[in-house]
Parts: sequence; structure tokens; C-alpha cells
Amino acid sequence: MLPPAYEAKKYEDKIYKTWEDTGAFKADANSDKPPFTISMPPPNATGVLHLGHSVMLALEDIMIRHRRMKGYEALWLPGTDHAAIATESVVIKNLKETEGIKNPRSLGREKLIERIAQYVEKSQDTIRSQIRKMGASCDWSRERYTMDQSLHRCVNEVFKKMYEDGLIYRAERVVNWDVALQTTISDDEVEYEEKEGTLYTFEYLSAKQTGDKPLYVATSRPETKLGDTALAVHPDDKRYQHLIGKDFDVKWAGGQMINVTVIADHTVDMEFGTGVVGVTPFHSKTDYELWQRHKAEIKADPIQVIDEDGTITGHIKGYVGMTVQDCREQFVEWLKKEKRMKSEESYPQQLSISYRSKQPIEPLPKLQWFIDVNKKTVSWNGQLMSLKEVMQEVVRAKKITIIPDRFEKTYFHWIDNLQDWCISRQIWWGHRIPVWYNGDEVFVGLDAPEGDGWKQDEDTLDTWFSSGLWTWSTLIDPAITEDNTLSLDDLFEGSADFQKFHPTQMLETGYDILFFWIARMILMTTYATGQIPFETVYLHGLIRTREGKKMSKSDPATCIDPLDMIDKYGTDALRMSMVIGNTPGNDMRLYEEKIKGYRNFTNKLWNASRFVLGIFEEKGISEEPAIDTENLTDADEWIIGKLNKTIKAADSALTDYKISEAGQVLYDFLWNDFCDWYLELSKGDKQNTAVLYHVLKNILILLHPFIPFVTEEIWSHLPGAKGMLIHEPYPVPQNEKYNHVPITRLIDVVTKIRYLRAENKIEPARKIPVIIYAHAKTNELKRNEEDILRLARVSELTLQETGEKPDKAAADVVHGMELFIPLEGLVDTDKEKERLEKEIKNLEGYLKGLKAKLGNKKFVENAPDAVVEGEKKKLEEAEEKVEKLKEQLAQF
RNA sequence: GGGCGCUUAGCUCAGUUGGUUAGAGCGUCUGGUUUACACCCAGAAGGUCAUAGGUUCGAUUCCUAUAGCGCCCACCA
Repeated sequence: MLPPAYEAKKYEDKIYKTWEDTGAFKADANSDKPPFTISMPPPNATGVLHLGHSVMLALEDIMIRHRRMKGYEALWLPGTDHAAIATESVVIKNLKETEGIKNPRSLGREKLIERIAQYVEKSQDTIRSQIRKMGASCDWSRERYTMDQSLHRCVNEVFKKMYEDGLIYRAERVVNWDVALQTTISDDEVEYEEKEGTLYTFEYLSAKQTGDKPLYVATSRPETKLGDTALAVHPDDKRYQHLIGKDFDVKWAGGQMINVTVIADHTVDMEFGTGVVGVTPFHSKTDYELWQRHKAEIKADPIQVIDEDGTITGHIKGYVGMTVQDCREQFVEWLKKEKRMKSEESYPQQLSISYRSKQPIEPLPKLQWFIDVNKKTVSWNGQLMSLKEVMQEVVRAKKITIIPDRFEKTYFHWIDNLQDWCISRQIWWGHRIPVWYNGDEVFVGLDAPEGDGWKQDEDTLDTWFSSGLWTWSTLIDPAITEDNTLSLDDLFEGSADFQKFHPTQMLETGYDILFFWIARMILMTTYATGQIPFETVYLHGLIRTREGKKMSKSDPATCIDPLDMIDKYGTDALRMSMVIGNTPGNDMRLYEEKIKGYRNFTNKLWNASRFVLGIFEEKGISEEPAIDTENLTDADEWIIGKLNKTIKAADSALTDYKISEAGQVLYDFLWNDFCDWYLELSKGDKQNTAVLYHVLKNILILLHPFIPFVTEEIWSHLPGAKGMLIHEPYPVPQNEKYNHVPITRLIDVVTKIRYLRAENKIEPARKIPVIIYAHAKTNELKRNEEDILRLARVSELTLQETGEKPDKAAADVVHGMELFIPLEGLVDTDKEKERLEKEIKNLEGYLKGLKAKLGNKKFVENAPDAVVEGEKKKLEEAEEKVEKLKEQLAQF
């Protein structure tokens, strides 16, 4: 016999182990079943499981279990990401702090990589065991890591292919330099932070120089003006027409000499500042582009003011080696001393911050590798397109669907603004760029060419370059990737998994990585494989605190630790709580009471099962009994009908990825239909074990994707259940003819009696006589007389078609049936009278509205017949009810 | 500056071809030792569906504007 409370801890790990050990999660590439594949978004190999992972794992596990039960060859492929910058900086920090190594890079490239790899190996185990804790039914035999040899091969092959197609090129550009981490980052990794800054306006050119008035320039970064090469004005700006095309020597503090040419460009805003922009090509992307457009007119060459380490370069006299901040302060001092500072106003500034280090980024000119997103060399559907165009095309043509669809707009908008993607990073942890140099010679390939003197590029690839291949690089057979004579196409053809499982069906992840990852996968995969990476993208929202705040690692009080919650309430409860009320694209608040609520739900299922299993034991049931359709009560038919409806609703909701809706339907069915009514109705002596078995069995199957552990445990106690629940096929409705109206009416009668009892303060334990004049429904109620006696605590039930109205009884009307509780002395007659009057008044208001509606010609003419008929019926019923209530009132 | 979303009961949220007197869970209140479950049972109270217009026989649902909150994008130096 099952214990009275479900203790998740006792069962979960054991059940997971059995699933895994018996290969329940394993997909078969040779099966005839249609594939259903989800590539698990790989958590960072260094990470610890947080709620973001939990919600992803819960949603994906529900999807995959549902499809597995529906007869698909379901593959959920797990793995981890080497998370280049994130991992390297964590390890460097650890080395500094715990081992006292001041400059971990001094260990040398090989040694440092080794240390990082060791660290990763350790933390991978953590994340793996935590994924298991969530009950994720992923195929561990296919686990991949973005640094696996086979994935490395794919990375190199794609790089080479893109290089040969001219889509990857090397160029000097102004890029985003993360001073703290000493590497470039991509445009998408730059965040903007609003900060109170100062706008300095100062005299740039004297009146003598302009031959007119002094020329003022406004800037928030005065120090960069030490390296200006031009002054830009709007072509229509009347104030500066006479200066356009001229150039001036400017002598700054410390003896720094520059030459600036005045250029005209439409991008300059006449209204802002003085309408003049100092152009520093090497420290601003905008300025760089300005310079590119006007290169020919500008006399001076660009000057690099700031160095990689964030200090002033040797090109700036008087400030060499200073920090940017010091340089700014001193230069401002100098301007003031020279009486050239006109104003200093505070104004809100958009500070560029690195997503990785959270430190300011410095735009710097650097020689880097880029992916060209505009070059039309990609063949797609027989047309030559650019990478951008393919990315747009697959979503526009609905080859890929994004849920919710509003994110498609966001996606298109992002592509419209997309510029060439900087893919090289100056860190050591990652896929090293497969390019070799020997003097002026450049070679792109897996290994260095024959001969001496070849040196590999020092840089590594952006981590998203490799994760962009995730849906398919994980399906390439590692056994064949060692063979370097094979082409990329050979690798596709030779990999059974790729052939069976790609394109994948579902990519589920948080909307915050739509650009970083989803878009990159579409870009990389359409190009490399000629296939889309996935058919559907499901974007879940962020988990927030009860107050709606972001949970942040730096403020542990705001965080809920999923492992804590699992420990306290069980995995199933956590899963339910994260999935119900969670709709795609919308953030969701999670708090402990909610999780507790779903713990109660798992316990409810446990106890309902305990009850049913107890009946089976008592009656010696050892096999699934067959339902005798000739011998069903109203309640049996009702619950079968309800179950059928539930199966359909849950299945179609899950098929449409409406996870929350499916969960709610099942919650409601178990608690409100099965437990509150069917089990209560089964407490007499007319238990139908076959129906109980049928319904419980189906409940377990239906709930299994949501709460896999408790359902699997109960399943193991179900007499005659074969194998594990995880393998059970999804139910289909059976005996669909049953309608359940009699029981619906019975429920309303019982509820009404309970209501009258409560309203009239009749002690719950006391059994009372009840009179029902049920008119046409008399026979129907008679069949279930005993249930009314028991469920409504009735001592004596007078049930007949009609009769005399008793004096001073509590009374009401349900479905045209008249109810009376005639006990003198029990009922407070004044109160009951008042209650009746109130109800009549309420009904009359309702009637008035209905009559007005039906009296409205336009309504009758325009509304569909079914609606009009419905309203008429309502009117009839309400009128009849009012009439009866009035008669009852007359008894007082 | 551009774009997107949200606003429904005290709290957290559901609610799609526009048509029941708008729903759930938690909380609150009144009761409860009923042959599973107090992690429970029975009953109740609680909403002008942000505001103002419009379309319609009919609007929580569609349109427009406004307000508040939030998010994303962007070369006002």
C-alpha cells in the first residue's frame, strides 16, 4: 500500500536512473517512425542550473514526452557550450583569486587552455546531474559539447567554405573592444546604459582662424578630440557654408598638433550642440563611416588616441600612457585655463557596455575577421541571395515559424539593421581560427600546409559561430569526422542521425537569445546545409520574482534556486509551477507558494490513486478489467465522456505548443471532475473498477509529460500495467457516444442543496429531509437517488414529478427542478425570505436585459440563429424559474 | 527617435474566427474528525475587464487616441 503523502525525494532519482539505464530516452536513427527532434540549447559548461534552465527543460521535456508517446521517433539531444569568453574569464578570475596568479596568461596558451578544460570537465558534471534532476528525458548517448572533435571539424569546414565563397574576410574596422577582457565583441554583445554625462562645448577654432566667429564644438568625450581629423557640418547649415572644404591646423594642449578638414554630411544634426561634429575616425563607428565617405577630402590621416589597454597612445603628445579618464580631466582643465570652455551641461548619455564584462567598451580600429551578410553568393531555392536575404526568406515563407509570432517582426527588424559580423576574438578558449600565415601567404584549412614557417592565426572564433551549427553539427557521426578527406557534404551523407533527424522540429529557448543564437543558427545552417535548422521556434519569457523583478545572481535574495525547490517540493511540482500560466514570449512571476500549490497537486494525484488502488486490492484486481458498456451508471458515462473531452483538449493544446492550457485542462479534470465528483460518486457500493481503472490509467498517461516522476511511480503500482509509463502510447478517446448531462444536473442539485444548507446555517453533520419536484427529470434523478442522499447529507428524499409546496421551506430551482428543505425550526424563515427576494430581483434584472435584447429587431435579424435561439431558451428558463421562486416565496 | 508588449477579483494569472449573468489558483470569510488526501472537504464574498471615443444588433475580445508600466532596437557627437 502507498504511504499517505507523496515524498518526491524517495522516488525521483531512482526512477530517472531506471529510465536512463533501460534506454528509454534513446532515439533510433533507423526507425520507421516520423522524427521529432529538439536540440537542447546547450547550457554553458561552467554554469549552475538556474530557473531559466529549469523552465526550458520543463517545456522541452513536456514536448518531447508528448511526441514520444504520440509515436514519433523522439530525439532530444543534450549538450554543453564552451561559452568562450564567459568561461575563460571565470577561470582567469579563479586563477587570480584562489591561486594568486597575477597574470594567468603568463602560463602560456597551452597551459591556460588545459586549466580551462579541466575546469569545464568538472562543471559539466554538475550541469549534467542537474539536468537529470529536472527529469529531462534527453538522449545522453548523443550528448555533445561544442568543443568536441567532431564539432570542431564542422566549425573548420564551415569557416573554410565561407572563406572560399568570399563570405568571410579579414579587414581593419572600428570594432567593439572590451578593455577589461582584452577582446573584440560583436555588435549584439554591446549593451547600452543610460548615464548622466557631461556635454562639453568649447572653442575649437578661433575667430582668427575662421575669419569670422569662433567655432564651437560640443562633445561628451573631449579627450578623443585630440585625435580629430575633420569637423562635420550639415550641408544645408548656413552658419558654416563658408568653412566647408577648408582645413585648419589646431594646436591642443601638450603640443599636440592636428589638422582638421571641414566636411559636409547629411547625418549631422543641425539642432544638436553647435551643429558641428568633431570627427575621430578610430574611436567611433559613426565617425569611422563619416571618414570612409569623405576620405578623399580629408587631409589628415586618422589618429589612434586610445590603446587596447585603455590608455592614451604615443600619438598624442603630452598625454601618453594616461588613462582615458585622467586625460579627459586634464584636457578639460587646459581648455578652461585657455578660456576656451564655453559650457558644461549635464545630459543623459548612452554608455556602451560589454554584455560580457559589464565594463565600458572602447571602439578601436583593428584587423579582424568578418562574415559578410550582404554578399549575394548563397544559393537558396535556386536563387543567389545574401545571408541576410536567406534569413528573411525562410521566416517570410513560413519555413520557420516563430511562437509568438510578434517576434517575427523583431527578427526582421534586427536583420534590417544587421551589419557584417565580427567573428574573431582575442581570447584563447575557443575554436582557433583555421587560417595559417607564412610571410604574405595565407592558407585556410584544418592543418598547416606542408613546409616550414606556417603560423596559425592567434585568434579564436566567437562562441556563437560554433553554437550556430548546433542543430546539425551534433548529428554528424563523430566516427567519420576524423577522415579529413571527406567534404562537408560527405559528412552529411555519412551521418545517419543527420539524415534522420535534421531539420529539427522544435527549438525552444528564451527570447533574450533570439539574435545571439536563433538568428545565427538560421544564418549558419541554411548556408552550410541548405536546410533550415528547425521548423518551429518557441520563445519562453523570463522568470521573475513575485514583485516582477529580474532574478539576479548578484542579489541572491531575489533568486529561487531550483534545486532547493526540488528538494522541498519535488521536481514534478517545480515543473508544473513553471509551466502553468507561462505563455510564450511573456515573462512569468514565480514564487514559493505557487510551487507549493503544485506540490499539493501531485499529492492529490497520489492520494486519488491510493484510493483507487485500494479498491483494486480489495476486489482482487490484477489485470486491466474490460469495460462492460452494457452496465454503466450515469456517473461512469459522464466521467468517460469528460475524459474523452480532456484527452482531445490536452492533445490538441500540446500539439499546438499551448503547454499551459494543456496543463490546466488536466489539472481541472483530475481535481474537479475525477476527485471531487467521480471518486465521491464511487464511494457507494456501485464502484465500477473497470471505469476507475480506465480513467486513472489515462490520467497517469496524460499527466506524465508534465509530472513524469509521480505518474511513473504510481504506474508501477497499477495492477497489470506493463512496462514503464514513459513508453505508453498517448490515449485516444474511446466510447465517444457518452453524454454526461444527467450527472451535470445531479452535481447542480447536490451543490444547490449544500448551498441552501450553508446559507441557512444547518450543521454539516445533521442529515435533513429534502423534497424535489423534478418534473421531466424525475426518473433521471431517481437513478442516482443514493448519491444525492450521501453527497448532500439527506435523511429522507421525497423525489417526484410534482406536488404541494411545503410551507416555509428553504427553496430554490435548478434546471426547472424545484428543491425544498422543509425542516421547521432549522430554517431561519426571515433570512430565507430575504434570500429568495434577492434572488428573484437578481433574476428579474437578468430577464430585463434578455427581453430588451430579444425585443431588438436588429439583434434578431442580424445575429446568427443559434445565438438568438440560445437567448430565447435562456429567457424561457429564467422566466420559469422566476415564476417558481415567486410561488415559493408566497409560502412565507 | 523607431518598434513591440502589458494593464481582467486583494495577489499571481488564464480567457481567438466578437455572442452563457467574465474564469482559475492563492489569500480572505463561514463551517467541517464524511470508508484517498488538513499538502484536505463544503459553501461564500470579491471585477464599471486601465481611460475616452469609434465600428457592430452585440466589444474583455476589433479600430483610434490617452495614461501608467515594461522590453527591444537606433551613428544626436
